Amino acid sequence: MQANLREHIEKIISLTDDEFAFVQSHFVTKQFSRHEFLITSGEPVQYTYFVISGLIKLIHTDDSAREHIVAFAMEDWWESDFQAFYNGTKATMSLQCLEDTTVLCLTLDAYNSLCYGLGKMELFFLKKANAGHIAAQQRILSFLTSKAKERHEKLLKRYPSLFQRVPKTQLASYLGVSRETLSRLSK
Amino acid sequence: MQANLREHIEKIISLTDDEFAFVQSHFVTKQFSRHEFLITSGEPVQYTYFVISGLIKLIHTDDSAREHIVAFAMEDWWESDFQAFYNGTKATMSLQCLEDTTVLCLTLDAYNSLCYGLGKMELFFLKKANAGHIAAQQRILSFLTSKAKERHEKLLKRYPSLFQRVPKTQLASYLGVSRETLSRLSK
DNA sequence: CGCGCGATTGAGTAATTTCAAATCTAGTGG
DNA sequence: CCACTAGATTTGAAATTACTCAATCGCGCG
Repeated sequence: MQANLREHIEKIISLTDDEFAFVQSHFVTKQFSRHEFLITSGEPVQYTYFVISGLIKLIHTDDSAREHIVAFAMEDWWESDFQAFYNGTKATMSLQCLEDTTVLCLTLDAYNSLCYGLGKMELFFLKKANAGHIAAQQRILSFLTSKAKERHEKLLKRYPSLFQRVPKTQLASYLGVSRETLSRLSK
Repeated sequence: MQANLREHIEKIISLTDDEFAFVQSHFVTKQFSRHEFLITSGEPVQYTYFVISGLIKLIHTDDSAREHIVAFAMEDWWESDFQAFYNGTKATMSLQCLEDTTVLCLTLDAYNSLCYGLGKMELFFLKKANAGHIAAQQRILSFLTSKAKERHEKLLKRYPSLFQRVPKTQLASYLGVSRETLSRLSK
C-alpha cells in the first residue's frame, strides 16, 4: 500500500494542478529503514512527516527507561512531536520506524510559506489537528470505559493490519498492559 | 476569576480594536446554572463554547449508564463535542455545568464567517486545536506511565483549584478510578 | 431533629503486574 | 538438512492494585 498526497489532501479541499505542484514543492522525500529514528527525544524537531509507506511509532521513554507508545502512524497519516515542532523546542518523544518507511518531510518554514501562499491549506491542517484531537480523546475514553481485554478487541477490530505488522510487545505498550497480560488476553 | 476573550486571543495573534469588535460580533453570551446541560448526547451540537466563568465537564455515558469525564473546562478554555460540531452530526458526549457558568457561544456558521473575514483567526483556532491534541496526548501518556496514585498527584499539582471546586466523585471519574480508590489514595 | 449527599472504611474478589522459566520461531552458518 | 542463536511469546505463581458491595460517618439545610 502506498499513500498519495494529492488524493489525501483533496479529501478535504480541492486543488488545481498548479496548486498541487506548489504544495508538493514544499516537501522533501526521505527513506528510513526499520529501527531508524526520525525524531530523537532531546533533539530539535525539524519536520512534520506524512507517511507514504511503512509504519512508525511515536514513543515516550519514562524515568525507568520504559518505552510507551503514544501513537502508531501508517500510510496516509501525519506524525511528529507536534508540541516541539510548532514551538521550536526539543523533542520529548521519539519517532522510530517499525518497518522500512518512506515519508514526506515538511519543515516549519515550509509549512508557514505553504499556508501563506495557499490559504486553504490552513483549513486542511486545522482539520487534521482536530482529527488528531478527537482521535486522542477517543483513546482516553477507551482507557476510562474499558478493561484491557476490551481495548484489545476494539483495536483488533479497528486496525486488524496492525496485528500482522507489529510485534505483540509493541501492541501491549500501546494498549497500556504488560506483554504477558496481552498474551493471556489473546485467548 | 473571569476570562477575557481579547486577552486570550492576543496571546496568539494581535488584534486592532476594529478587528476585535468584528470577532466579538460573532459570539453570543449565555448563562447556565449548576447541573444544566450545554450539550446533550444524541442531540445536534449548535455551538463551540468559550468559558468566561464557571466550570463544566465533558462526559461520555457508556452502555452501563456509567458516566466518564473526558475533560473539564474552566475559565479561558474552549470546549464542545468537536467531532459533532465540525461535522454537523449528533453529539456522542454531553457537556454539563459543575458550577453556574457564563460562556461565549460560536455557531459553525459564525465560525466560518469569522475565519473568512479575518484570516488570522484561522491560525488562532489551529493553535487551539493543536493544543487540544497535545493535551490529550499528555493525558494518554499519564495512563500509560502512571498508576492511579501518581495520576492523582500530578493532577493535584497541575490543577490544585479543581480539588476545591469539584466533588471527589467527579475527579475519580476523570482519573479513571472508583471513588473509593481515590479516597484511599488521598492519604 | 432528621434527611440527603458526599466521603470514608472494611472485607472479599477480580484484574493485572512482576519475575522467572519454558517454548517457540526465523534466520544463520556449517 | 541440521544445529544454534537471538528475539519474541507463552506460562506459572506470588504479590500488588483496584474494584465492588455494604456499612458508616460527617455535614449542611430545611
